[in-house]
Amino acid sequence: MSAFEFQVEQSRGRARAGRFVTPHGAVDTPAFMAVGTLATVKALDPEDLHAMGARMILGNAYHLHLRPGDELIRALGGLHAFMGWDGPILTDSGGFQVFSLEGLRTVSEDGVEFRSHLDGSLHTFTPESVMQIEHNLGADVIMQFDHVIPGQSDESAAGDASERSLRWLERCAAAHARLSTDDRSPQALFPIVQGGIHAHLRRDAARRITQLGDWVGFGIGGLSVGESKPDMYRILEVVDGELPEDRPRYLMGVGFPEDLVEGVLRGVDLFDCVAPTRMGRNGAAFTRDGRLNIKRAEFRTDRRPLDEECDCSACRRFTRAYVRHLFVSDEILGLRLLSLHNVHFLVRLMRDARDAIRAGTIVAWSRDWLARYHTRPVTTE
RNA sequence: GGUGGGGUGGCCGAGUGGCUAAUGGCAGCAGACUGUAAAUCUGCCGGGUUAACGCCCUACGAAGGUUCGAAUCCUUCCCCCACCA
Repeated sequence: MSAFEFQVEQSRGRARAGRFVTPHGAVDTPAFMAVGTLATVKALDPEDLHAMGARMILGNAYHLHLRPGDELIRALGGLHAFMGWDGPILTDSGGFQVFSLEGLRTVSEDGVEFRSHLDGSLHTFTPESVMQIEHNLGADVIMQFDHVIPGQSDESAAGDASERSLRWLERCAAAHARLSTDDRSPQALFPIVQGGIHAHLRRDAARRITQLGDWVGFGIGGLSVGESKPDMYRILEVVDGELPEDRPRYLMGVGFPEDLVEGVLRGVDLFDCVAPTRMGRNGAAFTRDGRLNIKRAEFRTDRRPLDEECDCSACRRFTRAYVRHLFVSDEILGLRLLSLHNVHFLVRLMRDARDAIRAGTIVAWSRDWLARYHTRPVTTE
């Protein structure tokens, strides 16, 4: 019997409601995973996450390797014990940092040399070393080391990065197999489909990855990195058609509420994004009608909660006027409340989508949802 | 009473003849953020008018003066601070 299972319980069109079982518990899908890069979902306590129904969260191999060190985390019992989170964890490999820390790194066939953003020291990441790091961290799902490039990259660059990611996948798989012989909690290695906004590259990558092994699940990477939304949605449809239907698909780094809904409609089961926490720290709150900048003067006397339809602990207790005051006064509770609310918003959004899939109303539900949600900041007037 | 220092846009604070509607910072007003180098970054920020360029008005304690031209130089006055009587 495998430590990992995925069951599609119901599907409507491409949208699926499922259940992903990991050694640290099950995740009902579609689901949003909060990002906890440095072994913490910024401003939130694991108890907050549990209370709002978040089931799976992320960590990051690059960041945790640099600080505090994956060896230390391993010595302290692994990432779950270290950060006090007993639910499923997924670690990203550092592939995204190849993109986000462009300028601090050089890519070669062997791997990537990073100039540490902390102290300038040199660190070499290879598929093998990344597997060792992720093994030390001990997450349930570990992502392959991949090569992420900007979304608008041309076919040649996207093809090169995709090919390199494929070669690195084989090395990751071999290293993972070598490392998985001890009696520790099993880990599932997810491959990542790359290929930019070029349909045939994506199709080719998905097919070759699928032939390369019997994967527990699949990452879809290289999206939400500067390409247009239509391109992103189009590529999702291409990839959806190529991946086995009985495995979870994880759309990496996405996203905004509207992108989650669009992703669900295109067969995505798992999402993650820094948006709810980062935007929360920067004063933006998701609401059913769209994004709201709580620092705006118009909310100075607003007695309503952030979102009148939200049942999160921030919305149950505090007014916009109060949260605005916290932000204007640089009080840390403000960051915390908006982070809490935003993560809750996405977790619940996926729960609602799941219910709609099971009820067979996902098409109408998503149409109504998208029609009401504004992608521009909302104001009262 | 004497000596010295100082009064700059909502606040703090640069600027000592033209490039100054006036550096910075704060406050204020808006915007951005998608596998987190982010509690970060960007724009606006005297008034009027303009879609914008621009144009007009007001402005560096007050009044007068020198000068083609003054926040910057001179005179007088007002106020603040320090020290001495």
